[in-house]
Amino acid sequence: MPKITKKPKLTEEQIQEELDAAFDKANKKDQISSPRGTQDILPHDHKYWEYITESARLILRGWYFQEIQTPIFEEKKLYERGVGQETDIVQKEMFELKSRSRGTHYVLRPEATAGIARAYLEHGMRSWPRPVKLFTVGPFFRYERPQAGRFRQHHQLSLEVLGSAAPVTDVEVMYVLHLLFKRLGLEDYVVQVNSLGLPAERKEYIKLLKDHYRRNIRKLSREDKERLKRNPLRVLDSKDEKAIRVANTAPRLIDHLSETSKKHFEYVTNMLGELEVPFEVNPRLVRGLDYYTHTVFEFVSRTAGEQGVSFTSGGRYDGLVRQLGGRDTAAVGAGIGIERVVDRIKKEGIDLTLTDQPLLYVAQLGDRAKVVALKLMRKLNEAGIPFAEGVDRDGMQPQLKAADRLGVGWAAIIGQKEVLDGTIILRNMESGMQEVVDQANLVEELQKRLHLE
RNA sequence: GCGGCUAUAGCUUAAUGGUAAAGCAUCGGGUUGUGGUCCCGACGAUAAGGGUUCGAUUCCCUUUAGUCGCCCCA
Repeated sequence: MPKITKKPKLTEEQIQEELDAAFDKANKKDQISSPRGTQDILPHDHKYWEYITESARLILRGWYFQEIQTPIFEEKKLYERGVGQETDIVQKEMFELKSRSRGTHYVLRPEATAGIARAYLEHGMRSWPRPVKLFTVGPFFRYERPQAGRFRQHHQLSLEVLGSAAPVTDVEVMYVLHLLFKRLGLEDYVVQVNSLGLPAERKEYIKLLKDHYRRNIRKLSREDKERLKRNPLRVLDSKDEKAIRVANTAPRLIDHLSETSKKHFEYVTNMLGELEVPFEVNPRLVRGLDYYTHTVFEFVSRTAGEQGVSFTSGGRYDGLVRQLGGRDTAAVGAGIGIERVVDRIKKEGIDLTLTDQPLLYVAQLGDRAKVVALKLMRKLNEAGIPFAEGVDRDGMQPQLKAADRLGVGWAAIIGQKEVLDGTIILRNMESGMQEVVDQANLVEELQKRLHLE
């Protein structure tokens, strides 16, 4: 607070100033910012989003994936059943919404698969031509402290194929993703694959795994010992250096699968090879949830300094639909982390900053000219010519300055005289040459010049 | 939920226990309807709260936020 009393004889103006300052300060004190772990996607970045989602739509529609939208909140029960009530995810990492009458009841969706599986059941999609291939784009939420690549609100493009148990479907999903990333211009990545087999096989394997770790128990950190009890598979991808060494000598899940599961996995890896998808088997790639079966995969970066950073992950989840109360339904899915792909695109040096460049600046002088200018802008827009404009300004100089800063090639100038003549001045911003053309011919004249350029 | 680091204008940075500086960006002007260079001007900040001190943006504490990591990872 300003100390008004200290200074004698303030003029009213001064008092007003002091009050304004105090007001500003109070306002600043509780300045509103975006909620923790969320971010505004500014136009500059949004170009990358459009690039990704539009390319994806093009490819996915071509492969007859159909776009679907499910609500961004669902009944909490859906995830309790789908993900597992006792998991950390459900226990402490979801955004809960209080319903007025019944207390907490809804949650913001933490992932896409459960919602889509729910919709699959609710709308009887099992009677659609099989397999049912769907995709969705949108925000997902997790309640945790933000860190690199992990936000409270993030965005995914998620695809799911329901109703096919064939291993070739696993391959198809990875292949389409690979084609998409290639189309985006990404090169520096590899697909890591592994098989989790069937739950029963996994259970047997986990016994072996526990034995192995118990034999090496001294080498494990306290956290990993704890993990060994609660979530033994996850010890395999512990980041602790000693744990990694123990993991390297651990029995491999793929060596302890049934014959049919092994065949499934071999089929997948063979076919990935035939299709020239860059992949490697990572026996330490695991999932924390029970509904996964057979194939799991992640697209990870190979760029120096970011090796192993995953930007897309997926797998087969033959167990989920059943868990949600439906019949056994084989399914494969994957989620593309859009923020992470944007990051990859930038890191691989793909520059999109020049799209949306306006070709023309519309400058005007006077109210009559503003009307003419607005009508001309409508025509330009209909002709698909992107423009920038300064209808809100009055001087010529500021408008041309703006045109220059925007880097447009041409300016269209309309003043009093042109309004009376029905003409318009076309100025080439580089050479400074000007020509007078009829307003009626503006679009044609521009198209001529823009194409000649 | 836990821990490390950080916090000065829209952005990038400077400085000081004693009036907070600059570049970029934005807006305006440099005689009446014409940009780029140049010149002038305007706007604009010590995250919040408390403590130590004659005096704190600077030192200390708390909170908040950011960031990186742990747990977890859908």
